[in-house]
This record gives sequence, structure tokens and C-alpha cells, in this order.
Amino acid sequence: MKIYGLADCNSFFASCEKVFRPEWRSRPVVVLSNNDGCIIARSAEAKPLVAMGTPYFRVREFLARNGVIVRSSNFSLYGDLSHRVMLTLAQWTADVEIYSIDEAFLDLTGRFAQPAKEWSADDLRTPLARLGEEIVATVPRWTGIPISFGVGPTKTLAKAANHLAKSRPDRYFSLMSPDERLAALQNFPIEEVWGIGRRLSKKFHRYGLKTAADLVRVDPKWIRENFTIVQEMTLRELRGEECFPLEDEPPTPQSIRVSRSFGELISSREEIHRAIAQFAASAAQRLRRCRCAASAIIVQLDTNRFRTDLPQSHEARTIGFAEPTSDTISILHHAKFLTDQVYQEGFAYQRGMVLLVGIVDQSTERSYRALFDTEEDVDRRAKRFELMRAVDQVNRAFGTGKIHSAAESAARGNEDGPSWRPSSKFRSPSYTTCWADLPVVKAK
DNA sequence: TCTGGGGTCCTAGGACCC
DNA sequence: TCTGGGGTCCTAGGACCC
Repeated sequence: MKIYGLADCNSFFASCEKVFRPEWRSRPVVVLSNNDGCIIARSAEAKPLVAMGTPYFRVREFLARNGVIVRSSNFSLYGDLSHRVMLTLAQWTADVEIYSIDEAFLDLTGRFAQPAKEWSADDLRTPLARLGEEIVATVPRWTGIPISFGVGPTKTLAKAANHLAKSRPDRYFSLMSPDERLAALQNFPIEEVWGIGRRLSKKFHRYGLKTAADLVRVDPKWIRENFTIVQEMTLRELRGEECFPLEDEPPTPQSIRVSRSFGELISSREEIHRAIAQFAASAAQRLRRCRCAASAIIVQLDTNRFRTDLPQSHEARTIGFAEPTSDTISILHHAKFLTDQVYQEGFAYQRGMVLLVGIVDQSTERSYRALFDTEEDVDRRAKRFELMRAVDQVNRAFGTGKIHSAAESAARGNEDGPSWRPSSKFRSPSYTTCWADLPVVKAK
């Protein structure tokens, strides 16, 4: 029997915004999506006031009247605080799976498996609760971010336990013992089970399955026939049978996507080229960060689907590289070619996308080169590789975009930047990742 | 005026191969 | 008149997650 913990940061983005603004501690805070479009995070105080995903423009006045603090999203801040939380969690076990920016699974089995003793659920209860209490207390003390902690013999049960922990004052809940499980799953709506979303829960409801306990009683074979193998595994996990193991090593990604709404609708070919060049450069940089190379690139341009009064277009084109690459210059070249194919006069574009696919790790890329490269090729590529590494290092040290290609350069030198840059009017300082934004303590 | 971004996996059906 | 069987690969569509 395994012991899985799931640590989940409470209202993560909103909590990050509060870390350096203690005067906001008990105030409602919401965080907006890119381009200040929708509400994507709410502090506990803000949850009763506004629904997730609400377009900001519809509730702007209402939020102002109710004293809600509104922030643009600031991913360099959230990413850095997430990293601190993950490092803290690694205090208790090296077996950590970072599941998302604000969640991690911990395999705690090793902390309890002593050779002389088989732990029963009862033996486990008290020491496990003590450990949970310690984790829930330590993470906010070290990072400023409050968390909830759920425990179970499978990841799906740890997820469910975490869900239950959120509504408890101690922010801890365990589903380790079969008895606890039976009672808790009885009142656990099926749509809250990890892996069962809106559509599937409707389908389950049609068969009269409304709670996790209902699902557990069903024959897995029947689920397999009427749903898919994924739902069968979910059922088995709810029974305590492990189907989704801890994934310690992050796998090579299948695709890398940079897609963004523009600050305003764009019709100019030049502006589109600059925006796509910037997306492509940023995708290439992410590719290098995970030591990967891509085999093909897709560029897509979309008009605003809400503007039914305007002509619509959602064109995409793909092109393969001659060989897998992570070279910004080559990727930009192909992106430019595709942009010219996709772009059409007379449309007002609202968003653009660059997608890199056919991703392989660099060792695969190198073995491919070894097959076909001449000596000059090897030399040329080595230089290019060093150039990219130097660019990445400079940008890491002095800020994203310090060195960039001419293709990305903004023609408009006004202080808002180019017209495609999404607006973020309520952005907090990047307190922990930018020297200029470092908080300053002044002596009296 | 204003509506996010970035991923994964499974299945069914068609093309193609021997 | 009769018209196999088994496999792989690709794609589109649908579902999920945060």
C-alpha cells in the first residue's frame, strides 16, 4: 500500500498577490487572465462575490463598489513562488511530482515503511495526521503561501482527500482507511472526482451514478465497455488500486504552444509578423530550456469570434523543418513563411498562435546530425548553438527580450509598446525575479 | 469598447500495407 | 456469383486537467 499526499495551494494566484501586500490579507482579491480578459483566480474573500471565468468588463463596476482588489496576472511572480513551495515540499520526500503550478503529489510511503512493522490504517492515523499538520503549517511559514493537504493510497484518492481538506479548518484530510473512505465517498459528488468533468458526469448521472461511492460499486468491465479505459482506471483508483503512478521525471513534452490575444484587433501584416516572431522566439526559448528540438511548426491566426459583425478567419498552416531544431533564427524564418501564407488582407485578427510539434530531446537531434552532417555543418551548428546559449544567458540575467531578433522589434516606440502587446493595467511588481522590482525597506 | 492560455489522452474511422 | 485478415499510422473530434 502506497501513501500519497497532495499539496494544493489555496487560491494560488490570489495568495501570491497577497504575499508582499500584507494589508490585503483579509481583503477580496481577484486575478485576471492575459489581456485583463477574465477572472481566473479569486481569494477566499472574493469567491462568494464573483464566478470563475467571468469577463472582467462585465463586473468591473461591481468589483470596485465592493472593494475588491483587481490584479493582472504576473506569471514570473507566481512561477517563482511556486518554485519556493515545491522546494519546501521536497523537505519531506524526494519523491515529488509537480503536477501543476500550484499542486504537487508526494509519495510519503518511505517515511512509514519500517521493515519490522506493517502499518495498519489505525497505526497510521495519528503519525500521518501529525505529518500533515506539520506540512500545512510549514509551507506558509516558509513561503507565505497557504496550502491544503490530502492523503490517500492512490493519487485519485489523495486528490479527493485534498478536496475535502479545503473545507476543514485544519486543511488536512486523510482517506487512507477503508472506513473513512466509505463514509466520505458517499457524499462525494461524482463530478468532483479527478478525471470526471462536466460531460462525463452528465453521462454518469444518466446511469444513476451520482457519487464516488456509486462509481466504486460498479463493475470495472462495464465501465470499460460504456466509457473508456481512463474511467476504468479512475474507478480502480477510488477502490484503492493504484493505476496512475507518481511521475517523478517530467517527460519530454509533445508540443509547445505560445498563443496570445493581442491588445487590440490587428490588420497590419507588419504588426502580425512582429507578434508571431515574438511568440516563435519565446517558444524556441522554452524548447531549449527543456533541452529539446522540434520537427515542425504551426502558425495560426484567429479573428475575434465574439465580433459576429466582422468577417471571420481561423487559418493555420504547418511546415516541417529539414531536421529537428531549437534554433531561434531557423524557427523565426519558418514562422515568417507560414505567417505570410495564413495572413489575409481585410481581416481584423484578435489572436495568434505558434505551436511546435514533433518534439525530440537533444540527444536524438544530435544522433540525427551525426548521420548526415559534414564537418562544415558541425562547425556552423556548434557556433549557432553557442550563440543561442549566450542569448539565453543574457536574457536570463538581464530580463526577457533584452536580446531579441530584429523581426520582433516594435515599430511603435510609444510607452505601451506595440499594439499587439496584451494590456495588463493592474500588474504587481515582480518582487522576486526582477532587481528593479525588489521590495525596499526604508529606515526611519 | 472589453470574453485566457497551455497542455494531455482516448477513440473511431480511413488510408495503406502485406 | 464470389470479394480475407491483420496490422500500423494518421487525423479529427471529444474529453479531461490546471
